[in-house]
This record gives sequence, structure tokens and C-alpha cells, in this order.
Amino acid sequence: MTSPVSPHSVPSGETRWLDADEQKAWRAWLYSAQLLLDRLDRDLTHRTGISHAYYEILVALSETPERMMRMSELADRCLSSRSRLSHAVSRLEERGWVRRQVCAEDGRGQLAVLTEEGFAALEGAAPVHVEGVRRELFDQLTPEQVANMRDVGETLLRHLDPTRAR
Amino acid sequence: MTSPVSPHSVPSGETRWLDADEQKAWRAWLYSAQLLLDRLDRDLTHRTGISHAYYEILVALSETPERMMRMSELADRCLSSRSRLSHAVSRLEERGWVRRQVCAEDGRGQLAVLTEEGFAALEGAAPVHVEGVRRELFDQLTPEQVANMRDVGETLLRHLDPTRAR
DNA sequence: GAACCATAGTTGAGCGTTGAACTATTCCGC
DNA sequence: GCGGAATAGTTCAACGCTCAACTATGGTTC
Repeated sequence: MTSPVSPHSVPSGETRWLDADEQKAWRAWLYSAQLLLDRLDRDLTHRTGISHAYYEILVALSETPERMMRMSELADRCLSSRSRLSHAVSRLEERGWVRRQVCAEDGRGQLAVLTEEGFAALEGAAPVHVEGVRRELFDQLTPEQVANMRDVGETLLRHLDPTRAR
Repeated sequence: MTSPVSPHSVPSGETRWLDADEQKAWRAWLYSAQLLLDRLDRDLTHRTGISHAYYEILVALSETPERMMRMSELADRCLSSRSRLSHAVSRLEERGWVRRQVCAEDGRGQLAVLTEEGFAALEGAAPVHVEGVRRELFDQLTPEQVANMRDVGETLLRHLDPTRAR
């Protein structure tokens, strides 16, 4: 925008506005991120009936030995609030892809368990998802750009969520 | 996930699965993008009452000479569907920040017009938004990383939306 | 072992998004 | 200038997310 004079609710001190180059970098990142997330989600949803959010839940469960996980751990893995995950698991339960099971060690806890039907649904969706990521992302970038993308992503991750950074 | 054998709904030919390095690059990008978008949106919403989506609408309007824009053009600029934008503008109208005005040249068209109150709200939110972007993004990266981020973003943009690429 | 606090998860209301159906206007070919 | 297609925008219902309130269990202290 056209550098407005800051009135109230200003964050302590003078605002460090973005210069023209920073604006361009920010816009390029923002638009590409929004468009890519949106396209992958739409593509997956329309071709498999599974949104990217649901897909992430199924993947997380499928990667554990017993194909089950505590609700809170699953929420963490999926960058989801507990409420959101609880709603999502309820909907996946209606589809017969996940079921809930009380946790033996902790009476407060619930386990989300991937059913055979859920695993089959995931098997159907996985190629569609992976091809999407390849087509829209990896096929567009040189190996060097991929390395740079990963470097930037990991750097940001260390700041945004140190527990998830490698 | 653990490379499932692809069953049905396979996208023509053998699936080009991601190798370990590609997985890591993809996850780093995905998590950092989701966390960054989420954090900026929450921060802005809680500190100013303006979501990032609303903010983008206000910014777009403020950047035109007359502070008004056709609904469809505004939707394009904000990566929004027309339906979504129509709902959003209705809600901004209720806040008194935007008003609708029929378009003189095209009887089908509507103009979204930024009000003085809307501009004032934007002036209040802008420093909060910019400081967020700086703190969570630019302050974390070296100039070289920023250049790489921009390069990757612009490359993806040329593929995802050539009209928006530079 | 009672009182208290923390943790795990769910629920419900309100808001926002989606996609399809709809209305109204303009454009195009004749 | 009429009929049909295209375009601009809105509306509605279904779905999903958010936040706060809530239930239930576990842990801690005396």
C-alpha cells in the first residue's frame, strides 16, 4: 500500500516498512504459497473426494506401526487445533475411515485408528497427491531451486516451530 | 507415507514417488508456509480485528487512485472466488469500511469503494501487518535467502498464474 | 483421601468458504 | 432489433474452522 502514516495500535517504535524489493519478494512468496496450496487441495479434493487436511490425517496414521495415534499427537503432526482435529476425526469416522478407541494408559485419552477402508482410501489418493506435488512444484524448479526452497523452509521452521525443525 | 501400491484413480502411468530428499524439501515448504500464513493471520486478527483476507481487500482498494475497484478485478487481485469476495464485501459493508456502487459503464458491474472509515482501519492495521512480515519472515533470513525465496516464488508463479508473474 | 489444578478431548455457536443455481445485463450474429 | 450466448455478481445450503465453555480423568499437596 501507499505507506500510510501510522496512527494507533502501532507496534512500539517506528514501523519498519518494506522497500520495493521486499514487497516483491513478499508478494511472490505469498501468492505462490496461496496458489500452490489452493491448487493442490482442489485437485486432490475433486479427483479423490479427500481434502488435503483429511489426507494429512490419514498419512500420519498410516505412518505409525499400529496405524493409530493419540488425538493430541495427531493434532500436532497435522498443525491442527485439537478442536479442529476432533471435528475432522468425527467426519472421517462417518466415512468409516477412522475409528476412536479409548487409550489404555490414560483414561482421558483417545486413539484415532485408521481402518482398512481408510487405508484403501489413502492408497487411492496418494498417487494423485504425489503427482500434484511433482507437477506443480518439483517439475517447475531446478535442483538448485529445490535446495534453496528447502533451506528457506527449514530456516523459517526453526523460528516458527523449533520442535519440528531438523 | 510408506509408498503404497497404487490401486485405482491413478494418474496415467507409474507414479513418480518422492524420494527422501524431496519429501524433506516438500515438508519444509509445506509446514513453513502453513505456519507462517497462520501466524500472520492470527497476529493481525487478534491485534486489529482484521483478518489477512480482509486486509488484502482493503489494501487493494487503497492502492487505486479513486479507492474503488470492480468486484471481479478485486476478486482476482485477492486470489478470491467471486462468491467469497461478494460475501466478504458484504461483511465489510456492515462494518462501514466499504460500500457498493453500481458501475456506470457496465450495468452488470458493481464497484467496491473504500470509505474513510475503511481507510482509517487500514492505517491502523498496516504497521501491525508489516511488522509481522518483517519479524516472522525477513528478520529470519539472510539477503541471499530472501533473493532465493523470491526467485522460487516467481518461478512457481509463472507456472501457477502467468498473468501475475513478473 | 479431599481439594485443587492441569491435561485430554468434545461440543456448540458463529463466522467464513465452497460450488452450484440464480438474476440481470451486455455482447454477438444475423 | 431479436435470440442466444457470455459475463457480472449474488444467494443459498452444506461444510469446515475458531474460540470458548464444558466434561472427565489424572497428578499433586497437605
